[in-house]
Amino acid sequence: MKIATWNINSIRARMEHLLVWLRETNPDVVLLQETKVTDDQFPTEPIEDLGYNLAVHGQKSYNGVAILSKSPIEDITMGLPGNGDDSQARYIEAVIHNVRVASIYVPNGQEVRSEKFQYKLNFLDHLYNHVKQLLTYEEAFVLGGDYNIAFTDQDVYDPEHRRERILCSTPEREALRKTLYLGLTDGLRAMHPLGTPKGQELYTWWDYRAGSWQNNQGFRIDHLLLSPQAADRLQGADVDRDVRGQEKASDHAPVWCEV
DNA sequence: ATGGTAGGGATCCTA
Repeated sequence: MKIATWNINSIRARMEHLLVWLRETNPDVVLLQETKVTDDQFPTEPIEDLGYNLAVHGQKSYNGVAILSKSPIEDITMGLPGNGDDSQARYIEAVIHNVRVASIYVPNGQEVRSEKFQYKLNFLDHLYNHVKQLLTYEEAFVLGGDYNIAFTDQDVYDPEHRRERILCSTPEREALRKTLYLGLTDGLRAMHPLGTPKGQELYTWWDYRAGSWQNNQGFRIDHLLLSPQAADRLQGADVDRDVRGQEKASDHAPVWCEV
């Protein structure tokens, strides 16, 4: 089962990219973030024509998550449990073929110590509690998404420049590591131990600004986090880096794993 | 410290 996560930065702006990538890479499950569209406006038909079922949780202009799957999608949950009746569409969870999956769009946080940063930490706290609950089921699960956090300095092009700034600060890293250390596996890193050659770093996001892509100034902030039962079956994982180099690309590249 | 780009949709917000 090939499970991919991709922040597409608007489903409507990226529809052709998505369809080409689906045809070329043929994932079984796709976890999308930043669809930026209400559910009634979601362009479902061209995706269904490729044989995918859909579960969408969107809103106008911002955020929005979705699950695409060739197999039936069961037990759909919208919204991060415990996060109240949140107006921000950042979490959708479902069960596919006895594997629980989630598409997660962790708040960016904008600036450390800002109000938005506090919202990010609160979200991560709720995610921690929810993962703790999920682990009690002792099932295979894969939580994919744009976590907006680079776990370590090896996941950042210029860690000194980014020291204690957003995506890299200690409070957000600690908040996400706390969840990881409950017993999850960072799927991509598990398949690519530290020490990748220059130019082949596992970055997943390159800012549109300042020629970040051209200069390979990237970050690894999109992750696939696996439960022990899923990690035991992990066969491979990688970044579809070439996607980022296309015309009118999303600023994120897809990340996938095979379980 | 600033500003660089993109998307949505409204003349600015979010990333």
